[in-house]
Amino acid sequence: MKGEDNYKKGLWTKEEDRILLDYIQVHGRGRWNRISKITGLKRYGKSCRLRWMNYLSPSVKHGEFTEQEEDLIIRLHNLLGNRWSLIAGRVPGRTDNQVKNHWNSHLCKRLGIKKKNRKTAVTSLKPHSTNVDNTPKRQALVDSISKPFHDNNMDVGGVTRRQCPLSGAQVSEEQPAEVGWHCVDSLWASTAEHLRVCTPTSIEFLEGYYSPGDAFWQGL
DNA sequence: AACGCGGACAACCGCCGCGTG
DNA sequence: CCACGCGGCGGTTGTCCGCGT
Repeated sequence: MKGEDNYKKGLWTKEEDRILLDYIQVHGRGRWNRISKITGLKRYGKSCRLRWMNYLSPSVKHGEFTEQEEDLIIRLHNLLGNRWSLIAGRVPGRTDNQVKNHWNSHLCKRLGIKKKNRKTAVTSLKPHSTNVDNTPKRQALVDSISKPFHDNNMDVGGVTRRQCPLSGAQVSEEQPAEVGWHCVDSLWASTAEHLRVCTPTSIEFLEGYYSPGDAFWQGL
């Protein structure tokens, strides 16, 4: 590695953040590799993307995880394994990096989960891992969940619109954060009792969301 | 006050899949 | 069909900071 170190690594400065935000305001997201050429920012495109996705994006929620978020993460991890992007996609406002860090530093410890050795950990995240229950029914659940909350977003006139996967209600990013969370709150309001009394299996967790006659279960 | 340690979080690395020419 | 660029993903590492000694 020599010669390509015109690019900076490490923590971002406020000035770099400002340059990146200015660029995105003008050009929008994407084409990250062009940022350094256009703005003179000495950062790799991937670094810019990561900074935006994990920190600068207005849709990213900062601050401590709530008990509801933690509970949701634990259950989704039980279902999906270390597929952090899928889990994060179901925890509005949280990124895969946030979820992963929080899991490794807090939840792992709290649940008394020991980290696997590297080789096991790597294989565990593969889709056909033996570490995860891959029965057809569960796989169908994973596939259905793989359509993340964030993927329901639609950019309409610069305003990102969200559709709650459960209620179908749409909320706008321009609206106060509480509005977006109302959608999530309704999710929890409808399942809070179930969460208290159910066993911790993922199937039962999802059975709380989908009624027995729901089309969701057809073909499973 | 100085030092070491560990926790929390930001950022990087390497791999992979997908779209495009 | 293939090569290439780009973006996404998960594991890992780096950095900062608080706390105990």
